[in-house]
Amino acid sequence: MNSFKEENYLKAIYQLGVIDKENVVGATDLANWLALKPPTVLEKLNSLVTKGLINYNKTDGAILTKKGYEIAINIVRRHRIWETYLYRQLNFSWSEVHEIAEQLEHVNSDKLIDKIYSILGNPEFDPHGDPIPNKRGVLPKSDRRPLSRSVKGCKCVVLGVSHDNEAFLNYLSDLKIALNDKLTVEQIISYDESIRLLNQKKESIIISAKAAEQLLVACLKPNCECKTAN
Amino acid sequence: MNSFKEENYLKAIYQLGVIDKENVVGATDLANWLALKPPTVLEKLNSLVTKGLINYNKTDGAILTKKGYEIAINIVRRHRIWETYLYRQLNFSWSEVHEIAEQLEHVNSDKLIDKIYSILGNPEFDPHGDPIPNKRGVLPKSDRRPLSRSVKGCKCVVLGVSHDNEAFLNYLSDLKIALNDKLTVEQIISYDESIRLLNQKKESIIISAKAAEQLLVACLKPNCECKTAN
DNA sequence: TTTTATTATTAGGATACCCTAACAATTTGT
DNA sequence: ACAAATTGTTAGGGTATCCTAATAATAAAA
Repeated sequence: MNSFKEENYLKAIYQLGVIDKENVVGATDLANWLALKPPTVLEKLNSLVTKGLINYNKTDGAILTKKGYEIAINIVRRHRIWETYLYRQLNFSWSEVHEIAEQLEHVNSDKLIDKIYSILGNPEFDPHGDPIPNKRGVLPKSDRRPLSRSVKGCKCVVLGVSHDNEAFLNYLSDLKIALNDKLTVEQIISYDESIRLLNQKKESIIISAKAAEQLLVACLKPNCECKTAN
Repeated sequence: MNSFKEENYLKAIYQLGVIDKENVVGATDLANWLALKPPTVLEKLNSLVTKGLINYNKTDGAILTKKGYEIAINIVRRHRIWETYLYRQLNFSWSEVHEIAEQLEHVNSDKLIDKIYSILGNPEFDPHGDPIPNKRGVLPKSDRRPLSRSVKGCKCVVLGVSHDNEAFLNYLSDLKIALNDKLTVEQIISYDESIRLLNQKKESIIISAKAAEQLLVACLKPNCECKTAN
């Protein structure tokens, strides 16, 4: 909890690095992201360099070292696990979970995180569909993603569910959705974010937004728009 | 989460005030309690005075104002609710809960606390038998206490349970313990902290440590040692 | 290519927290 | 009552964060 600030810097560097894959993470970007001024950020960046948590220079910007990455990915992990816990176990809405998780992610207890992660059934994605790194900091394979992150027209294959849950598996079998089924997204109903699908027998299936978050798929078309849309 | 330090000072002033009812809460006491040096504490005390959260002078020491008390009791409330949640819902042991609750108590979300408090069934005491202030900061009536806080020989009357829980009520009826029963503590079994009681019919009852925490009683003897022992 | 706009960086200052050293004020014990 | 021990306070520093203002370095645009 003392490393609050430091953790937030490392997380920000990680996040900006992911968003801006080609671009460098500069001091000004970070300052805007963290609602601080460039000199403040620069000062901290220098101290992070001294601690061996990042490398920094004008041309490449800030890049996490192995040590810095491990801290950053762990904060991301905690954040996404708490978001999932708040959403699924404590009935918070999507819009509420982020702010509370911003605080909870800094609570330093591996045992606590392990416990709630296990209660949730070791999910691979949080309620927003973002991947949850495992304990070793490894993200679930990236072309595997929740169905909820689809665009209209996408043809995809069912690869699994985001976490263990018998009720959900029963729901799927009621909808006649099984592993390796190939589905086409016919319509995304904006009212409640539910999705209308077509299965291989050309049958129409409507799946709820909640279920779509838990159902993991992969696009079948090589250049599917889903990849660029998310 | 920014008021981390401030919250800890106010909590400490509250706690030392409770422990040392007749004595003043001096700068040195606080420094020892918080593992800081007196000048550091004094500096902060002055700032708390400026903010109107405490009154302070050499002879009376630090005394919380209404505003300061409200913050302090709220932190105590959060701490005890989290301890209870960690113990009961996440299966942490007594010895583990305190340290984690020290961090969680500073997470600022009334909705989160309300939620877990309600999931727990609005308990009046935490796993250590400490009273949980209600939302308005009022502590449960103090002569009502968990049976677990008894000394050998104590004669007491059953007043209720610390929180709603059907399984527990069934357990009590199995043991033939009912509201307003008068019980005598015959023995506290040090091995597992379970308690051997005698009811009015001179029947011997053994109650587990866990149940003893949830069963609320009041001493019948005016000068019962329970009061001074806790 | 030169002017303009955008970063990066340095200088200097403010506040929050913590500390040691030195001294003042109070108790305490005898 | 008076020396000894225990607080309370002031003075003076140190580090971490954060800021504004000014300057250097770069990139973008005309």
